[in-house]
Amino acid sequence: MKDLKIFDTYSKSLASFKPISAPFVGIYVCGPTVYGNPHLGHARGPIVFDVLHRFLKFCGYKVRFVRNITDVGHLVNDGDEGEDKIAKKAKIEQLEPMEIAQFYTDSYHKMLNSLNVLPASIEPRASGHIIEQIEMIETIIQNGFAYEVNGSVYFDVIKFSQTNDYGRLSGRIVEDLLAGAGNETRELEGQSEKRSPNDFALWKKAGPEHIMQWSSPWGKGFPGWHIECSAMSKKYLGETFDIHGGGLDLLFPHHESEIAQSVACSSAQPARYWMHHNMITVNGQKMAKSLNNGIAIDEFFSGNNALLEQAYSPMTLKFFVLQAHYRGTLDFSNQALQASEKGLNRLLAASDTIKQLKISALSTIDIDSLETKCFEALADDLNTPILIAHLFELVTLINNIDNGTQSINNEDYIKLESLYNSYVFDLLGLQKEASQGNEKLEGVMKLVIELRKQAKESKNYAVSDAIRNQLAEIGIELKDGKEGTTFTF
RNA sequence: GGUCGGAUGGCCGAGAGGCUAGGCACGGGUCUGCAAAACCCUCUACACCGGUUCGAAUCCGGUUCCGACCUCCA
Repeated sequence: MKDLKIFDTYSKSLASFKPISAPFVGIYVCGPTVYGNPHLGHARGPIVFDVLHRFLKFCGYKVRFVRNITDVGHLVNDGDEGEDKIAKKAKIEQLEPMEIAQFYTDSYHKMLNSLNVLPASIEPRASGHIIEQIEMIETIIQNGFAYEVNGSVYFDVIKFSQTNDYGRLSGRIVEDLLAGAGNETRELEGQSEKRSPNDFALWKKAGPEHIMQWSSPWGKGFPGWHIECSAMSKKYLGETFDIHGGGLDLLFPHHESEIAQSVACSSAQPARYWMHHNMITVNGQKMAKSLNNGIAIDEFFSGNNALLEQAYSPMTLKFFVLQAHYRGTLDFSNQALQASEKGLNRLLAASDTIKQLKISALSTIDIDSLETKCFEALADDLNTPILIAHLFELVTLINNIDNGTQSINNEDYIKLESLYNSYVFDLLGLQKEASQGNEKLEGVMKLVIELRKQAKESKNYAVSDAIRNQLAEIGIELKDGKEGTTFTF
């Protein structure tokens, strides 16, 4: 078996994955800020890194997968004195901040469940790690890379960059950042307190209007934008761990700052490999809360959004995401979603066909080379679209065996079934949608189908067609197949 | 303004110096009382202009257009 290659954003190159201490692998992925309903864009990271998670397990690694929940700390950017995002929403809705965080954490989990994403090994909350964050800030101050002003603590970017290459991850040059060329769009709050405009907050002093605040050596306040990930990844994965993942939009300043904080604290690079997935776009533009073009996940399931022509199932969304490589942008459209829906149905229908295949004395197929191609597709920087292309070759093969164009022997049959199940269900994490019916309805439909069959057999097509048409009117479609009639909603 | 990335057939999307994915739609067929469904087969595209090369969608230069980051963001 060949090794896994992943594109490392830090070195900007394809790198062979070598764990720090095999068979253990530590992964940290930036999770959501729980102050809004998850939209399609929020689904991409979990889906992509879930395939990574599953693939590493498939390769025999023991994976600790950490995905945080940010329930504190990010600043609202509308000029009103840097109020905590969650606290801001709480005021509007007159709810406890933690109530909001809990509500949206739950809805995030619902999304993950519906998408059949494996649970994280640890899902730490920022609010539960204030002490760790404070300790880390203190160490950074002791090491001389941060300073306190009026109850706030800032990271000293200039000092840090004298001995470290701040900006390496995101391809930025400190001098350019300091020059701030052309970027005079907005005065950041607290700018006057900073020694340099690029210094970022590790700890912010809280005014009385801040609902979420904690005691610290510098007074009442709340943690800065980036420190939680540094503190929690260090706590659960160590000073240096294997893979850090997140969205491309977090590259700067979030991940750049994480590196700076970790290095300033421990003199160690936090992650060996950095992976960033690209954005989902709508009409070519990033789907983002601030652009108000996000389509909420539950709107996809209900079809209740002006941009949607119909409802789409969770697996359709997942398959849609997996049909594009994670490092490219993926443009949303109804046509594309509908294509994914039909393709997925064909892919999944093959699992039933496999069960009814006839075993022959000899095989006309080469299952081993297909297996190799599937593995190599994933090993090549998680190339799920190539994997899916190979799986569709497998589907055609299965169907051709079924219709007698090709044949398979017992040994190959076992391999084929295992190949299909491993890649479709275990690695991509697809699943068949639960049937919408219930036992009583199934019984009624069985009866109706039997009556129609009798009508057809006595050539009473007026009756059989009436049954079919009237069922169609209430949204139940009958399909006459070789093995009898089935129905779908 | 700075930095980075992208333009692929009707649509979505891989790939990548010669072997030219895959899905969906279209078309042809099998099946069927009819229809639908299902299944099979088919469909040769890489923004524009130059250059390098025996050969470029793929490399180089230029042009046009689009996007991302630089500010919270998956």
